[in-house]
Amino acid sequence: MENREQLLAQALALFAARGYDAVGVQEIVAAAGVTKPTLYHYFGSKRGLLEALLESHFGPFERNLAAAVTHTGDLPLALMRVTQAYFTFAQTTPAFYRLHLALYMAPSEAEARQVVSPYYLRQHTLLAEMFAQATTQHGNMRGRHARYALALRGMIDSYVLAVLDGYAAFSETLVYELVHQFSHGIYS
Amino acid sequence: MENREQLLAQALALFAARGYDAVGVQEIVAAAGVTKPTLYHYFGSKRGLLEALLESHFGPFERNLAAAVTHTGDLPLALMRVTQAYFTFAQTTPAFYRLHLALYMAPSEAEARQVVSPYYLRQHTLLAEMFAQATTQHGNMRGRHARYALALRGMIDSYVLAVLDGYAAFSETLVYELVHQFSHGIYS
DNA sequence: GCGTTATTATACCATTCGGTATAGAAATAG
DNA sequence: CTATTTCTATACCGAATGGTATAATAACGC
Repeated sequence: MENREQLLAQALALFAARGYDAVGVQEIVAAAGVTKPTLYHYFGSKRGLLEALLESHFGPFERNLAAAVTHTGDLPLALMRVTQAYFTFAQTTPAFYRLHLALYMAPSEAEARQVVSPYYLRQHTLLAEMFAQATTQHGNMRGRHARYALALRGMIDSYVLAVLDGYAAFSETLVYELVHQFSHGIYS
Repeated sequence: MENREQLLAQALALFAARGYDAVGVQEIVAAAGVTKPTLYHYFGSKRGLLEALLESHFGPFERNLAAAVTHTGDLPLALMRVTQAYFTFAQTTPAFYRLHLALYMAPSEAEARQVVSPYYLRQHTLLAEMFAQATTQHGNMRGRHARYALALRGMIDSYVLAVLDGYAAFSETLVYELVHQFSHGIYS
């Protein structure tokens, strides 16, 4: 089982560095110190390897996210939890965050995109439901859940990418500022 | 010169549909109805083709954007102009918008990313300067120009992607709602 | 007319692509 | 100990990769 994890780890590093399509299986197995049949034994195909990679990281994260969006009547608090969850995720495994961003922005016909799509959709649904539950407190939100989820995710990814590119650093302050900006706009 | 434009058009369609790395030059020249030496005559390399493609679309757009950010003492108006400029761009050439999103989110070591990076940086600078000029009117913005530019771009791309994926439609209303949300947050 | 340059096709290059058939180890079950 | 299953290596597959040497053709200035 150790070879399996080596393959996942090296595949993540290579995919994140140069992209899914640009990295060949030969390069992955060489980095992992094994040969091709080993990879095909565990994952069946290059795509299967990608799917396993996504599941291993997104699986646990989605459970975190599901806990973070749990509404307790305090939307501002939930927003902080959610944003913090994404930031922690990106900080813990920056390579994976980069990879999944690249995969999601990839063309819809690209095979890599089809693999991430379900994960993104589930997360979007979780976020939208958080806003939907807040409707009780903020009646004027009605019908805007999806757009709010969209904008929040867009801001988070935009901020995270800036950090990954070295233009900023992760901090509690950054989380607060993002949430504050999202909540009250730029004129306050 | 007609072959040159055919190559650019077909390359855009293919890159946008399946990704830069996944599309071979053979496929491009076949779609354009020419052969490989023609492509290499005009562009020198696959990367050169990508560079020409980006310049041909981003060049004109950056001039539009530069006009849109021109500050006239009315930041809300400038925000509307900027957002509208991006939406119009995405609506006019959706394939190119998809492609450039994919390229920018690609890993920094990926050759495709290096080609888009300068364009994205210039656009970010233009946006940040717009917010900087608004400091006169809104003193509390000081030091936040970069983050505002980041968040605005993130929201725009997030919205545009949703439209390109068929979850929404371009409209004046959508532009207004985006700008309003960006300006005043979700509690208004 | 001529010489020059720009443009294009045929045919080819070495390398790499994702994937596999065969078979040898290694672990496990009985 | 044997039988079976799991795992891994050698060696290979056809197809496609980005790119090019050679040469024919077309367009051009003169």
